[in-house]
This record gives sequence, structure tokens and C-alpha cells, in this order.
Amino acid sequence: MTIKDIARLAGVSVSTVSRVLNNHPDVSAPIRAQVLAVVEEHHFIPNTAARKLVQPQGNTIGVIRSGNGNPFYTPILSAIESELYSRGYSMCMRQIHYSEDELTYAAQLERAERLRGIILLGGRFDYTVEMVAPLSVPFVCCTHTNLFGDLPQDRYSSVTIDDEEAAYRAVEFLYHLGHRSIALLLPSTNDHSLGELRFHGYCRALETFGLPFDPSLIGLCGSYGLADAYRATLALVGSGASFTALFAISDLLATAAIRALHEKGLHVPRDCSVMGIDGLELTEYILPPLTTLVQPAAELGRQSVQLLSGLLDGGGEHRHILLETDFRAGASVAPPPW
Amino acid sequence: MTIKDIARLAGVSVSTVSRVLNNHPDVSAPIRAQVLAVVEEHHFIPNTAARKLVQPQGNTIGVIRSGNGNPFYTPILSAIESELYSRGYSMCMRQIHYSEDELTYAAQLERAERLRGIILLGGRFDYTVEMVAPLSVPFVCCTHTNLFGDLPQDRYSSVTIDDEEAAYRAVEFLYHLGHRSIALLLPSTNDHSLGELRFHGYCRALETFGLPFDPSLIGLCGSYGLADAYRATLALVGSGASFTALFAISDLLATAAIRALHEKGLHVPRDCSVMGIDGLELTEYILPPLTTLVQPAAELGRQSVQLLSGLLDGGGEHRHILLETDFRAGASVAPPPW
DNA sequence: TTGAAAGCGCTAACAT
DNA sequence: ATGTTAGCGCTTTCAA
Repeated sequence: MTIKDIARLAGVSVSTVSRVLNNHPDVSAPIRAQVLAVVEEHHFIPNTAARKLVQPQGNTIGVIRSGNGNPFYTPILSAIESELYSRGYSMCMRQIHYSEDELTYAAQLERAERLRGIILLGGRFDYTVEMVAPLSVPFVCCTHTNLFGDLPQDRYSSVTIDDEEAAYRAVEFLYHLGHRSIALLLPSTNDHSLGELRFHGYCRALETFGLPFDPSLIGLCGSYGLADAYRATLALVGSGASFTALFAISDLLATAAIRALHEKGLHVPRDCSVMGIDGLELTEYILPPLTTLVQPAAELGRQSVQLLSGLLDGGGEHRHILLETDFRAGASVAPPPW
Repeated sequence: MTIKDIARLAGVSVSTVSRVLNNHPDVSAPIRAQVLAVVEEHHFIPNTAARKLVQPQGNTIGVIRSGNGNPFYTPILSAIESELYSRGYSMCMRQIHYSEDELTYAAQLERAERLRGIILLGGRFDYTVEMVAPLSVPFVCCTHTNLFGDLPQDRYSSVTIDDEEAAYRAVEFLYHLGHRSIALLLPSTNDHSLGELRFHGYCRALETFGLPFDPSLIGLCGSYGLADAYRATLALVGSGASFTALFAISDLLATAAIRALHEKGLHVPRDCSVMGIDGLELTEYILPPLTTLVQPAAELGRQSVQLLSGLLDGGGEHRHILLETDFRAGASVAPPPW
């Protein structure tokens, strides 16, 4: 079923059908009704591919979400969506695997959907000039930025928290509570990504406060998964390492850690404090409610759109925005037991 | 940049470029290399819309995921994806809001992507013949089925758990533990959806075991959100209703309920047992680990694909598969305190 | 107000 | 092995 069929059935020309379908004003009411009737009757839906092919440019922004599981992105996405719509853009979202390359995907989407701009949600921290070459519309990184690649700052925008600083603050908070042996739970210390940045923040805090770096206090879980975090925490405690606080670099890791500590007979926060980063809604409802640094999810999304919109409207330049995390008091931290 | 440009730059014809791009064998090695070089150099990506337009039919299955937040769908999606790929299909996933209509969306996607079939993940339970009319390829409902609409069974397939039965089993389990006052936490009792079905299961269990239905034990939260569930539970306890167990119709609701009970000075499970349905990975890691009926997420996804594949290969007919839930022992239930 | 026709970028006959 | 060409379904001039 094509507009040709509809035209024939309605006894008009294809251009008239097209006009009706696109709400052009210059069609007489009776003809319009007639065409619409046929369209309805046959449940006709115009072929999007053909439309895309012929329309010079739309007003669509592509959003690529990397990694399928993380609930952290959910509120960000909502914010992006509503901000986009309120500015008259339409949004086209795709979710991809961690294993897929978001830039390749973005480039394809750009062609397929005639995108005007792209928002990369949760991607790599190590873009090179070569990698972004296929992209020919402006893009902004939301929740990540290019700290490990050679892509110049003026080639892209980003909106993130300062990951290194956030980790520093988390450790600082624990230190000021009185903790002197602070364990760290993270997937890897050299992933050229989040983990590495937050690891640096942890190290800097130790240094600042004159605490020794103790490798036996580092729990490496290998992934951002709950099961791995759980196992790594069990192993950490099982190794005999002694610590009064555990800083997990994400809320999810922290959640699994609390259970593991509990299993080992350690009460949180009485025997061991636990702190996270992210501020998932869910971790507000676990027991004990997690003390964490909340990322300004809605703001991350909103400002990404604002940046992109500025770029598209002509005036704007590529910028890099660092947003503050917000301390959320839970019940998972306390002064050390002595 | 189009294949025409590439052809000119490489000094060949457009069909040669097309052949190279589509890995056709009948291109000489030097020409292929030459074309590829130009393609690389200019980061050329063929226009998907044009391809879609001209290709008679692909091998793509569309997946529409309704509602953006629920982590329950994550493992299902992974299963769908891998099963699809292993059978030689490619997948095209779209996520839509609760507020959007998945069928309209599916119909558009069907045209746009030339889909061969559709998997609806987490949609409505009340389709009518009229609503599905725009779809012209077979579709299967994953995690929902058409118990409230007039769409005949032979017009679609479905793979779900028996929601009514699962709720029954949850209550049965609590009953056998000794509980006689079992509260219920759910968004609504008449949403023509999940909530209503599970409500029926709850009622049937009460009836079977000779327990009176007590409206004051029904906690209505209005949504599947954590905050609403938390408030509803506080209100339920605050109302003075007396119960020794709470059955929340989803794991997320159960999680928020546990926190609310704790806030009210009720220990779970000593003072009040809590049980959920879904079996989220996360609720295995909260304290107390949630006792729940686990939906066979991977199997739900896998069988959806198998059904669809059977339909497409000619032989299959529309079928409706009910999968069993699996009891997962946590630590959130116990015999009543007396 | 309506219709005829060109062309979007690509693939696949068909021709060479 | 490579080139020429006819559409795919649609929108949009341009003419009537």
C-alpha cells in the first residue's frame, strides 16, 4: 500500500494525497475528507524511508545510549526528551551495547535520520580525532568527557560531573567522619574511564589527608555488575584487610557491597560505613538508605540539550560543563567504631 | 556525500561502489581496494533510508519496549537480542513512553524498517481488533497478553507468566507460613492490566483459604514508582490496619515497602513479612534479600523469538505460552510473630 | 485547488 | 568484471 494506491482509490493524484498527509492547507475540504477516508480504511501509513530520503533536513536530535542496564540514565533521558521537545526538536533514541561503538552507530544514525545533532549518553572517555571523523553534525557527551583521548576540546561539548573530584569528596567526607582506613570498590583502576578517574580522586584524597595508599584495600570487581561487586567485597573482607569504611564508585556497587558486608557479619554503618556515587532513586529505599553523592541527572540532560541547541542556532560554541554533585545523607555511614 | 560522489572519486560506476559496499563477490580486488580507499578517506556511510526504500524485505524484527524505567526488561531484552541474532535476524529496538501507543509505533516501525515481525515488550492487556489493524506482520506480546481486549487469540502470540496465578501463589506461600492477615500493595485494582490480574489472584487466594477480604489491607499506590509505593505503605501502616505480611505485586514496590515498614518501626521479616514478584537481580542484594517469585526473564525473551521465528518460517501458528515463576528464597519472609 | 513529473540515494536487473 | 538504467515511495516544484 503506497500513496499511489491511495490516490487511485480516492480518485485523486499522488500529490493531493501527499498534501493531505502533510496537512498542507491548499486542499479542498471534500477532497481532503475523501482521501482521509481511504487512508483510514486501509490503515495506510506513509513509508518513513521514502520520506526521509526526500526531505532535505528535519529537526531531529539523535540520542545514543550506551550500555543497556544502568538505571542511572533513566532520569537523564527523561530530561533530555522533555527539553528537546520543549525546544521544538524531535528525538530519536537508540540504545546500544557496551560492546558496540557509539560513534559508528551515531554516524549511521546521522545519515539514516538526517540528524541535526547528537547526544552521546554514557560513552567512552577516550575519543580520537579519527574516531569522530565520520560525524558531521555537532555532538555533546552527556556524563562523560574526553579525558583519555586526543580529541581537542573545541570539537565537541560535554556535560558531566567532575568524576575525580566527586571521588575525592566522598573520601574526604569519610575522612572527616574519622575514618582512616578507607577501602575502595571499583571495576578497574586503569580502564581509561570512570573507574580510573574516580580512582585518581581516591588516591588524591588519601595523599591530601596523609593516609597511606594500601593496595590490599582496593576491591577490584571487574565490572559494574552486582554479582561481581558482591564477590569482590566478600573477597576483600575475607582477605583480612582491615577498614572502617568502604567507598564504592557507584551506587549499584555500594548496594551489593552492603549485602556482602552484612553476610560477613559486619553491620553497616556500625562496623563499616559505605558510601556511593550516583544517587539512584532506588538506593534511597534500601536499608540502610545509601549515603551518596547525587549526580544532577535532570540537569545533566537539560544542559546537554541547551548546549546542543546553542550550537545549532548558530551562536554557540563547543563548551565543557562540570556540574556539582549533591550530598545525600542516608544511613550507611557513621563515625568509625572506636 | 553519496555513492555517486564516491564513484566519481574512485573513477568507477555507482553499481561498482554499491557492490563493494554490499560485499558482492564480482568485483576485482584492485577496484575493490580503490573504492574502499575513497570510502574510508571520506568516512562515507550509505544512506540507510535509500537502502531501506529499495530493498524488498530485510530480515529485521522490531522490538518495542514500553515504559522506560523498569529494570525488569533488561535481561529479557538481552535474551531477545541474542536469540534473534543466533537465528540470523537483525533487531531494531525502540523504547517508548507509557503514554505512547505501542501499536501505532509498531506500525510505523514496520513500514519504516520493513519489519518481518514484531515483539511487543511490556504493553497493554486490552488490544482490540481495530487497534492492531495497522499491523500487517505477525507480532508477539512478551510479558503481557490480551486478557481485557477483544482481539482473538489466533491473531497474535504471547509469552508471559500467569499473573493471576503468580499472585495466588505468593499469597498461598504466605498463608502456609501461617499468615492470616495479608496486606496487598499495588498501583490499582482495575487498571485492565497487571495490577488487576494480580489483584484477582490475591482475592482468589483469600477466598480459597477462607480469609476475609479486608479493603483496609489494600495499599493503593497509583503507580509503579518507588516514592508512591513508599507513601502508600506508610499510609497503610499509619491507618492502623493490622497485618503480618505484605504482598507487593512487584519487586520495586516491595523494596520501597520494606523501607517504609522499617521507618514505622516494623522489622522485616520479624514483625512483617514482605513478598514480591519479578525477581529483579537487584532485590537479591538488598537487606533483607527479597523473597519473591522470579519471572523467567531469559526464557520469556527466548520463547518470544522462537514463536515469532516459527510464524515467519511458515509452519508456526499463533500460540500463547505461560511460563512458570520460580520461588526465590530471600530473607524477607518469616512465620508471623505469634 | 489539483495534477504531472523530477528527483532524493540506493540496489539490482540487464547490458556490455 | 563493470557500466547503464529503472525504479523503491515520497515531497515538491511547476503548470494548468
